[in-house]
Amino acid sequence: MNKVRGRRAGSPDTRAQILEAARDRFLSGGYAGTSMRAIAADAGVDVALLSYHFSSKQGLFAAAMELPVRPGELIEHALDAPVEQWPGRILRTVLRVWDDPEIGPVLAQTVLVSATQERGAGGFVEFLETELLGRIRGRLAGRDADARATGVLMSIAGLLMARYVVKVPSVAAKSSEEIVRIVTPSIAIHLRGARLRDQSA
Amino acid sequence: MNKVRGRRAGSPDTRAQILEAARDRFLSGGYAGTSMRAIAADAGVDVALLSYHFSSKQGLFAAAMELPVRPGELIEHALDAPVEQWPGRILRTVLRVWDDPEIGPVLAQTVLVSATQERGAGGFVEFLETELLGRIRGRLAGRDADARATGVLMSIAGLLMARYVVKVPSVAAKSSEEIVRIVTPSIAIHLRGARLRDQSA
DNA sequence: GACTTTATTCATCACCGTTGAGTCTATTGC
DNA sequence: GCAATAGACTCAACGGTGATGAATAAAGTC
Repeated sequence: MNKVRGRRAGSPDTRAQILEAARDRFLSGGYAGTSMRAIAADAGVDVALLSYHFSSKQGLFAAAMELPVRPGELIEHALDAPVEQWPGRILRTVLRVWDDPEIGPVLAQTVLVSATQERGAGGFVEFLETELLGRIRGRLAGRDADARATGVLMSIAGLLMARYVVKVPSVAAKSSEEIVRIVTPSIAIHLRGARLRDQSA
Repeated sequence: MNKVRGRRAGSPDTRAQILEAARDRFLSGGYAGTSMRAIAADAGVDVALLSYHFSSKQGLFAAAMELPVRPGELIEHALDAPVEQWPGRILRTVLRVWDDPEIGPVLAQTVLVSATQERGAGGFVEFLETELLGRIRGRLAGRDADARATGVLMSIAGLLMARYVVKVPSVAAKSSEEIVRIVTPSIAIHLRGARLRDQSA
């Protein structure tokens, strides 16, 4: 802890140090389980500085959990193929991202915080509704597009929930290829016979 | 607030009043969002009394959220039928329970708390693993029993997650019969051609 | 009716997130 | 190259949190 008041000499990136400490703490201890004072101590900084830079604990959490990927774009890319390939492509994309030790835990924590606080940081609900469900529904043609998309959404949500958030042991223990094998039919059955909407519009 | 110290005259069921106040607060404000002091105030009681009766906030939460149903038994009953009927029976059971305004919100809160604290109150993980997955797997015969059961589990988990925990609008808005129609195939496909284990053992 | 057990309050603890005031350094304008 | 300003940082304090131990009063037991 620097005992001297006022701005520090040199231009040390204190902000980055705080973010790093926050990340570690939030990932290992959860949101409620980590105190700003603990983060501040790790970063060698006064607590008040965290509020100064990020204005609140929520703000700090959001900043520390910022993702190196745009999930919406990944989904978009996975859907750039014939419907028949969607299940495999979606699943492999999702698993690759969530199994990444740099990303998966961050997403899992974000989901929890987002579900816990009614107006969640990051808005996981909005992601599911807009980025995932909306995109799938938007590409499908026909009366049953909504039902199909909803089915796909729930299949993916179940995988994520069981494997990464609640961490059911027998699901978390399986290899990603085994998961692909198991979940593929759940998704595929909703897309059977589906036709894509005309893209020329 | 009773100002006089010591045991109260008569034998008022203060414990029950506390539980009622706790239930209301926890359901409307979430776990982190409700303070023991608020509950105590609602119940017209000193905070310390909550710790006395339930030893901790977690203990109070667990006591207040105790369920009027044994989910394990319901699952058991749903599975007492030919495999072909499982999807419909499981889904209708699950939806009936979770759509009940007295039960669903309690379960949703419990899931969240259970996922947030590593050793969760009530142990939702254990429920999924033992009561649900274990029971299904136990009744199925054949090499792929484990994969089948896991597939069923994830389908149900996805439904619960999307509809009741994260509350994705387009999923939560649908009628329960519509949900049944959408999710049934996801579950059925994992059970297609499955055979039950010999029960005579 | 004395004694023990149970239910209750009060005072206090350490910790929490946030805020305002004060202090020092870096940057900008001349 | 110096003065003014803006930015980064600490300190002290606030009200709120869950928990605990001591004091007190009623209920239960013999």
